[in-house]
Amino acid sequence: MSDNDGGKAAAVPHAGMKHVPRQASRQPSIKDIARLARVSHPTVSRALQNSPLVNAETAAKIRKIAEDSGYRASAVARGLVTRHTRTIGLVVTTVDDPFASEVTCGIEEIANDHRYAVILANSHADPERERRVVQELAERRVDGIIVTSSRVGALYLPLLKELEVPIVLVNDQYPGEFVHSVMIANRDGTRAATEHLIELGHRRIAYLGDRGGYQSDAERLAGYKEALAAAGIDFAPELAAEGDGRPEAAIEAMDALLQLHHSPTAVCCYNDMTALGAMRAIRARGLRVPEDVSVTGFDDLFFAAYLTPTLTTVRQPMRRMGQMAMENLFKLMSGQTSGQASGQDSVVQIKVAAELIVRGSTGKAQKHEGNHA
Amino acid sequence: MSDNDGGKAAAVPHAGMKHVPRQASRQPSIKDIARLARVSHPTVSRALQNSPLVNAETAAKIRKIAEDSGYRASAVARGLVTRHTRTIGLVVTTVDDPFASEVTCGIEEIANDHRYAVILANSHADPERERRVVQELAERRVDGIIVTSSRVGALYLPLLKELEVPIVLVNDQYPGEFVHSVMIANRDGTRAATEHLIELGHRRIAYLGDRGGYQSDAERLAGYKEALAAAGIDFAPELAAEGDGRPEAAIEAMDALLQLHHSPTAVCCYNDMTALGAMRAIRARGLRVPEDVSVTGFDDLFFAAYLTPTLTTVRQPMRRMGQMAMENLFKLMSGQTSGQASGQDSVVQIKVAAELIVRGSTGKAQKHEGNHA
DNA sequence: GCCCCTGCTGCACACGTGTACGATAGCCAT
DNA sequence: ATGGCTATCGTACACGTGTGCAGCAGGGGC
Repeated sequence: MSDNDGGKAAAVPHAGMKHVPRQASRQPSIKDIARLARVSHPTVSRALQNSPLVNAETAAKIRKIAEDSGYRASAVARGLVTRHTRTIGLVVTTVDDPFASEVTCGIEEIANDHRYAVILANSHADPERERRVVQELAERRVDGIIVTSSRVGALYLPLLKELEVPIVLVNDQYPGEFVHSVMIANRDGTRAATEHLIELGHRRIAYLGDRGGYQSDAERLAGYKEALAAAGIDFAPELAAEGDGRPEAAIEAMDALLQLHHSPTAVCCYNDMTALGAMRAIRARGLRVPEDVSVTGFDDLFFAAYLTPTLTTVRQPMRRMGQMAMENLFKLMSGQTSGQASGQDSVVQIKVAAELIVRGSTGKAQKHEGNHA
Repeated sequence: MSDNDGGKAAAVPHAGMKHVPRQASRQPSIKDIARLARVSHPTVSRALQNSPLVNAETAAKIRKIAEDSGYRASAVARGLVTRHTRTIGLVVTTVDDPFASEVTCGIEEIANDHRYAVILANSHADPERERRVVQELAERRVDGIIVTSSRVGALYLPLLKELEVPIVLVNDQYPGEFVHSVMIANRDGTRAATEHLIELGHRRIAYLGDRGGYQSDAERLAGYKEALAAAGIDFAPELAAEGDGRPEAAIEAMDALLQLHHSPTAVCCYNDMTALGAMRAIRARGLRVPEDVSVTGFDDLFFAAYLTPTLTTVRQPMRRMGQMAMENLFKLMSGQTSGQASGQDSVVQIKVAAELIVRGSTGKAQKHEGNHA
């Protein structure tokens, strides 16, 4: 009786609303379909979920009607009752960073396979803003969160309890270890790159880092130092310079290195963007890569193989890392719904191997430069 | 057992003050706050919206309690009643395309300023998939949609009525014009680039396009032809080659051009990625850029200024275009809620000017090559 | 004493969907 | 004829929030 039919068209005497908004045919609801099919709305719901509880031909009829009327069940209403939104939040420093793009791509890929949506948010590497966007994601009741290059890291531990949302970190930049994370083997990477340079005869090797205070920078610097120590080369503090992970700042830093009385014959860069600037600075002084100065990068961004010379770098399987983060998040999410205890410690910290890709930007140290010491 | 025992408490008619289900501490709801503050839940709702309807100190007390208990209003429940989700959908071909990244960045920027969330979806330049993700976005009841490099374009016109969701296109790739779009002046861009080459004395100028069948490729080819015609140079079909917008395919296509009996002294590329491959192919044959062959790109991606030589290209203000698309989407969305008639034709098609950036990859045509004809 | 107005609050909805539970009809075994 | 089972389908919730409207206290004007 109180079917509460949306059919205001029916001449109900009490429809005395002034100015019936006419509402311009808004999206059909499940009740509209139910009315058209002359069934109750739960039957429609079940039919569209392919539930075995509804008669086969009834279900077919309902599906036909739903199809014809362009009905699409509201994910927001469904989310309200099922208590999960099939949505995850992704926090990156900024999307136009090639590293973040690649990771995002891997995440989106896996998420889409499972019909999950991805909400994108930029942190701009600002801890305050990172916290804010994570809160906003929680407000939207995402089922899980992935944060890349987090500046907050371990601070998520309390938040994790408060928000009740699984979180996976990719390349956490906060000193200390978080519960669930996917990280690249930073130290191994730069150690391999530096060893490669040493093997080529270099002794004066600079490290061009990132002044942002990232954990990855500290680890990469450590790997560089390890390789030096293993080869019996003293670490020279004046050869440790700092950019900001972008080419522009790297130009200045590299130029300063080249002005040193005893300038380096090789430079191990924090990442490929930094290497881009370093190479430019080297050329600006009329020097050649790799004949005068060898350069290594980190990441293996797509352009590394297309530079002149091609860039020797440490490959980071960025897309794969995104995929792994998403896969782990799925495990955590399913573990959370099925039972409290299960899946809690199934995945924790994953360390991905870094691979040195030798290309054209590194070469044998010049004799006279080596002796110059 | 079912963890849905929250219903039990509500079913009990006595306003149960004790035996709060405890419920494994799921997110607090507005009713929890109301109980703590000894008010009704609508009062909490109004207090948190800073409604002038609630007493100032009552509101302060409520906000205090909400703050302390870490309460965050559910955006999904709110979305259900208010009928808008403060969320927009963004469809790109693939996020790791630098062009898409930049546009995305501009969109996210503006969206975030207005506290809107962005759902990211990849179309992989597949029309079928593009339609699917747009449908899924509609299912999630996004307030608006932006599609970059759409393969479907004008087909959105009917969908627009069905979905009742404003759509803005960025660089629509479907022949024909859509209602709301932001596009770059493709023809002007390549015309300027080609004129620049002609001015440098080049006569044998190739066009290295994209076989994907994009509208932008057709327009850029047209601009190239226009410049040739204006200079009285016949268009040579064998000089129109095709890649796929990525460096790898461009290498092959460029190599074929260089093997022509009468090979070009300059090449106008569809985009910077194509130029990257073209330059590599040129060098692979022992030729120099720009001394032997001049190269122009399109987009002005971040690496263009860091290549060797630096790349002469047509700048596309990608981030700005993203911002414009988002700004227009906001106008459309507000126009839709406020009234049917308003804002309908406020914004339509915006054409953004392309700017030629002359750098090092273009130079004067060699005399002997010009005479080689 | 009555009325109206203002300031504040609670009641009762509504949003669109999912799901536990009851109801009905048909069928079969007893 | 009775009871029980199966196959369907409808009824009544619930999810968490926003909002129109009624209600209620207090104050001021008559």
